[in-house]
Amino acid sequence: MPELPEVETTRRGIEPHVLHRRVQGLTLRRADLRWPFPETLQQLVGERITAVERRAKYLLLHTRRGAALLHLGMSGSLRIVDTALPPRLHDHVDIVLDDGRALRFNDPRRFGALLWQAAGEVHPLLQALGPEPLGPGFSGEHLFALSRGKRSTVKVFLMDQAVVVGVGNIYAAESLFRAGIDPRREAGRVSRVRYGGLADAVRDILAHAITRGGTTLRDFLNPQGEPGYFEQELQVYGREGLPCRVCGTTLRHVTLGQRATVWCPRCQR
DNA sequence: CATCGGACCTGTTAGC
DNA sequence: TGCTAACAGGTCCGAT
Repeated sequence: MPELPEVETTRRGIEPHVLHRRVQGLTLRRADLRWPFPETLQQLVGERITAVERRAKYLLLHTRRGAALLHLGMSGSLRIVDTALPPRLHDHVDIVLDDGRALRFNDPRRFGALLWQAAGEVHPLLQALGPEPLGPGFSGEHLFALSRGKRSTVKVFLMDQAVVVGVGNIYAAESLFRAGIDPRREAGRVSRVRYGGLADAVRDILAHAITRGGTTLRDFLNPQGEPGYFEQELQVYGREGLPCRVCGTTLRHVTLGQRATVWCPRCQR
């Protein structure tokens, strides 16, 4: 479900409700999601949440002793609920707060994660990540430098979280369309100038999608239960066989890196 | 090393 | 209407 804009929308949605609250308890209705919940996660209980951070597609609930590290996987979502509200199917975890409410983690496919990062440490999962696309470390020059000699396609390259974080299947397709680059093109054979355009496209599209509350295709809702509105602005994702909104050419489909890819054969070269 | 494919799961939808 | 197969927003890990 969530790429960077949806995770950031989730972060903004929960922050006012969990920041400065004390964690009163942890309800684990199963032993694992993608990985087992670690024993160390119990350190969260009794601590006050001092910051709610997003890094890549991870969320971190910081406390004095460390941080709860969450990933929503493909189908995860967070809601703020009254503790008395009975859990629904796939409501696997409650982080119970000191105001009678809880942060409730639902994840049907269970590709998500809930782990613990000790204070002063960086969790191994966060160590090999590339720069934030909306931060200062991301640029066309960065993409150009990392792509030299790369034989994989530019779309697979752009979705590599070691290159730049947060860009998943939707926003990779949309960014390449905006930049006019054929997603099948070899990453090492895209020019410096065109990577400049691609970096601009990634930044603009992600920032704009955040203002729209993310993309809701089937089930993404923010913590208040509202959908995102960027879906209405998608140019290529999910539009295989439909006319390009710019030139009218029928959009084509190809599978790259085992992911559905749609592009305009006229606008993207 | 870089690259590729499989694996992890359930729910929804397209197709017969 | 019912059954089955394909596909879905992610990403780790092992094989090549």
